Parts: sequence; structure tokens; C-alpha cells
Amino acid sequence: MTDCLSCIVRNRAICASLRPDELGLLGRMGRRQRVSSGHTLLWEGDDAPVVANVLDGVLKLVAATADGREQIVGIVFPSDFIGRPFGKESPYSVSAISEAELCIFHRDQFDEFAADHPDLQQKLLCRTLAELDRARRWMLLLGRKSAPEKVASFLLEMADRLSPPPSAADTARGFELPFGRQQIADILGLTIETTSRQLTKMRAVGLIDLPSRRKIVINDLAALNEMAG
Amino acid sequence: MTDCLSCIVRNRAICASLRPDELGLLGRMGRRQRVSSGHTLLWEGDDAPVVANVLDGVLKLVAATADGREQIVGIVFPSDFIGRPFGKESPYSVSAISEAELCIFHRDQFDEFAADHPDLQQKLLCRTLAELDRARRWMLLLGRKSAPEKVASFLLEMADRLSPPPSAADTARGFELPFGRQQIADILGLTIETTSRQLTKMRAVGLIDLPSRRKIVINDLAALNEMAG
DNA sequence: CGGCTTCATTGACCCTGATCAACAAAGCCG
DNA sequence: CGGCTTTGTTGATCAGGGTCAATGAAGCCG
Repeated sequence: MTDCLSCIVRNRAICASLRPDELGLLGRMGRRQRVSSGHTLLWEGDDAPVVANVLDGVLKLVAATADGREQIVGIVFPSDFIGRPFGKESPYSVSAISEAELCIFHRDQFDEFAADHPDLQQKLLCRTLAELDRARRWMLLLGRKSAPEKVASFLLEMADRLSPPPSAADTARGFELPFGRQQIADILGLTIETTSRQLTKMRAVGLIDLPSRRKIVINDLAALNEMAG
Repeated sequence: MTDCLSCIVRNRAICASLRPDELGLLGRMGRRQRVSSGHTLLWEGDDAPVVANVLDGVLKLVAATADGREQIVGIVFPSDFIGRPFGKESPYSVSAISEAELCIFHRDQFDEFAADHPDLQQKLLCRTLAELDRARRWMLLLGRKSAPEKVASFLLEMADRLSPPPSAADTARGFELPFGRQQIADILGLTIETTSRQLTKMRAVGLIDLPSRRKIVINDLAALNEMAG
């Protein structure tokens, strides 16, 4: 059922390390699943019985306090890997923030398969190391940057992560965020009001344009870099 | 020269996955090195030519803004692994905050060895996943918690991470932090003054005792948990 | 022991960003 | 098209925590 050879993330996901025959084996373990926007796939604290590759769409990893404050601790794009291999419950919940399509595996089955396929495991290790680096750079932002610096850093990171797909044309000529204002706030550790105010202020001084709710056009990349600290 | 079989972290470091003969091979690649308190081993942004196991002592991972604000993004204890396998520069600097002893490898040599030893790589993967989980929980603290919550969370985490070694006696009966006040502030994304004030306040209400600069005694674990949010 | 340096505490004040509240603009659907 | 809901913007006010500054307590070493 799952045809890995024609998979849209075939060469970018961790599966890229596998030979066709291995791929067939893994493919039979996997199952495609659509997830609709807003739906939560894994709950914080619950046992996480599945892992998955993201084929399409965007998901968020969210940690929350007992009284409901939320912090987005990770953003997951197509070809990225979701879940917690090798035991343990998920320390954060995973929710789709757009229509998404996943390639899901039972965790135990996946763990077993991974143990027999060092190349796959190495790909996973490299990804996890990169993700850890990203998380740590984000800790600097959360702990030490001011609101303007946070928003500027966010726009730069998004320009970087969202540019490759939407045509190679003019990278600087705008991109569409997969987030609403509240989600940007949850990524930056701010309130929705401060986020909105900072964006408005940046538009007022001509740094950026906001042609629609989720569209961003960067006019002055250098100044934005400066502003990001 | 390096006798892995009698190594103090033999059963806790990633080397625990290796057979004696493999261990001998790795051991000949490694080199013991003392690092004195305050010394920086790797610099943020520089190419990181080494990886290492920590045998003894405590080190910090620090990310900094251009203008010198610092955020501690990781704390490294004995048996933990340091460095960035598989290419790339280090995105943070690594400094000893106490006298430390390391078991150092050239990164390229280590990468090569790891590629041939899946079990080692799996151990490394598990460690990295755990570290990522920890980093993400810390992001919630940095982005969403108040100063009192931050300090309470910090004390609980430290009570947890520092208890096993220093005698199993009374876990609640105090432990010695390897940090000064400024470092606690850099971990929590606060200033040294706020950190100090929060600790003083907690002592005032009897939650904790502060018998000496770096010693902490927790009197009311439940209340502290409550306070941590 | 005594002076010096480093580290921690405490106080006064201020500013950034949170909170509360009203309003405006988009999207949605009958 | 028009009402309703959701999402975003803007304003007024407030407070948590930062900043600046002074004092106090520990460690260090001659």
C-alpha cells in the first residue's frame, strides 16, 4: 500500500539511507495517515506508541504548564521525523497546524527495525543532533533576547526554513507563514499583543511588509539581522 | 595509556556498549585531559575538532549574543558526552565550571569508529534524544515561567540530578550546587539580583535553607513542586 | 591576622512587556 | 450579501523583573 519509492520525501527523510529492498520492508510496516489542522497526534505525558515521518504539512511540538501556558518547543516540516524512539512517553504534545500527511510506524516495530539498520540510525542521530542545536540556539532567544530581537530572529529563521520550497525566485520577496499570531507568540515566549505590536512597528519603519495576515515580505534583510542581535 | 576497563564512568558512558576488545581500540584513540575550572574547551562558532567523555567535574554549554549576554544551554556531568559528532562547528562554547577530567577524541577518528559500531551509535542516539527532551522542557521554563517558578524548578532539577552521587542518605537533606549565583541566573534567563532575591525569599518562608553559598537544603519538597508550576 | 578581591545580598527606581479591554478586519456559511 | 465567529490590532494601565548602586560576607594570599 505504501509506495516508498515514489514518496515525496524519499530523498530527504531518514529513509534516504535505505536500499530499495530495505525500503520495501519498512514500507510494509508504515501506514499513511492524514491529520487535519488542529488535531493533536500525541499528548504530553502520555505514552507515545507511534513515530512518523512527515510527508506534507506542518506540525508543532508544545509543552505546557499545569495552568495552561503554552510554549512551542519545536516545529516539524515535511521530511522531518516525529516521535520518541526508544521508549519513554512524549514530553510534549504534537499537533498539526495545517492539513498534514504522515507516514506512521508502531514505535516498537520501528525501534527493532532501526536497531538492525545502522545507516538509518545514523541519519536519525544526525537529525537529532541538528534538532538539539536548533533547540539550544532557541534557548538563547527565549532566555536573553528582547521582544524586538525575538521577532526579528523569528522572521529570519522562517525566511530561511521556508524559502527552499516556494519557488527559488526571490527569496526576499516574501513568504507565507504557517502560523497565526498566537502561535508566533507561543514560539517566542511572548503574548499575542506584543508580537502584533512588534510586527506593526517593523512595518511602520519599512523593515517589512505585511500584505496579508500570514504573508511576510522582508525589505531590509541587513537591518533585520542587525535587529536580531 | 588510557585504561578503559578501570574507567570510573565505564558503565555509565556511551562506552558501556563496547566489548573489551573494541574498548581497547577506542581507548588507544582517546587521551585523558585535565581541564581547570573556568577554562573554555570549545568556542561558539569555531570548528570543533574534538569530542569527549566527561570523567569527572562539571561543564557548561553557553550560547551568547553579539553584545555579550549569555545563556547556559546545557550542563554536562560525569559520564556525559561533549562535542558535535558528524561535522559542523559547535553552536555553543563549552567551559569547565569546576576542575574536570575528560577523555578526548579527535572528532574525525571518533566519527569513523562510531560508524563501525552501531551499538555505540545507538547509545549516543539515546543520549541525544534524552538531551533534546531536557532542552525542550527547559524551553518551557525560559519562555513561560515566572522568576519564582524558574528558581523552584531549578532547585528541583538539581536535587534530582545531583542526588545519586553524594551518598544515598538523605536526598532531601541538602546538596551542593556546582554553580555560583551568576551561573544559576544564566541557566534560568534571569539576572543575578533576581535569582538572589528569590532564593532569599524562599529561605524567609522556610521553604529552603542556605547553609553556605553553594549549599541548598530543601525543607518542603511538596511546596517547591507546587511553586514550580 | 589583615587587606584585597570576588561573590552575594539588599535597596531604590524604571522600563519592558503582560494584562485588561475595546475595536477592527478577515474568514465562514447560510 | 449579511450576520457571526475567529483572528488581529490598538490603547491604557500595571507589575515583574531589569538596572544601577551601595553594602556585606566569603575566600585568598602575603
